[in-house]
Amino acid sequence: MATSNKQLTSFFIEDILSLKDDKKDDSWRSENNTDDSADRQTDSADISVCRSSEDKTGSLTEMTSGGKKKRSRAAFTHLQVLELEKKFSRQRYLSAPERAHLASALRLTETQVKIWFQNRRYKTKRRQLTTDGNEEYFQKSDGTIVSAAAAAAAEEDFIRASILATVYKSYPYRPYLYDSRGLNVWRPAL
DNA sequence: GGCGTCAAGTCGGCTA
DNA sequence: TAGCCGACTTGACGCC
Repeated sequence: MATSNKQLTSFFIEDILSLKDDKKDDSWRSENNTDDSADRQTDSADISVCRSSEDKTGSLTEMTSGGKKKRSRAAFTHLQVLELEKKFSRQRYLSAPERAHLASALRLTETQVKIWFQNRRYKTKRRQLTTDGNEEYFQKSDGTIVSAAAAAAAEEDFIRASILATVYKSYPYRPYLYDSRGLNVWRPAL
């Protein structure tokens, strides 16, 4: 995957991810990162799984004692999610070349990018639907009628992307980490 | 233990 | 027929 003479992309993420010292990066994540992202993250020494197979998505599985395949859940790095979110905030659908480019930039498989976008679209839609109970509609300045839930979802996506973009710009190499596990705060990666 | 989240699996429909 | 999609479901994981 790594190409020595490959042109740098506009994402910069490729450069970031190739930094040797980003091993501290996932200290906020769970220790047993068992997928291919674990391969990218160099501190996976503690990974105790038997990486017996790799499916088409690039995710790794382990074998249980019964010889049964056990699915492992990939945990994307915050930088990967950040770039995916940024892309998603701009466009909800990717063409094949765009997907390939993004996948290589983030060092993910195209399938992982595709699945991420699928899940992200569905997640957004579901969130929208769940807030449709107390549906309110209003007319935008351009005359179009939108639901309050749709507007809220769009606004949330926009805010989220804005925050991520701001953080990304401010801390291109040592971005703050968003601790969604209880603290709900941004904290320095170091 | 229940619950929420999330990546991946499954299934059926659509399109070129 | 392959590839993509939406709409779920499944399984792993963390939090309370």
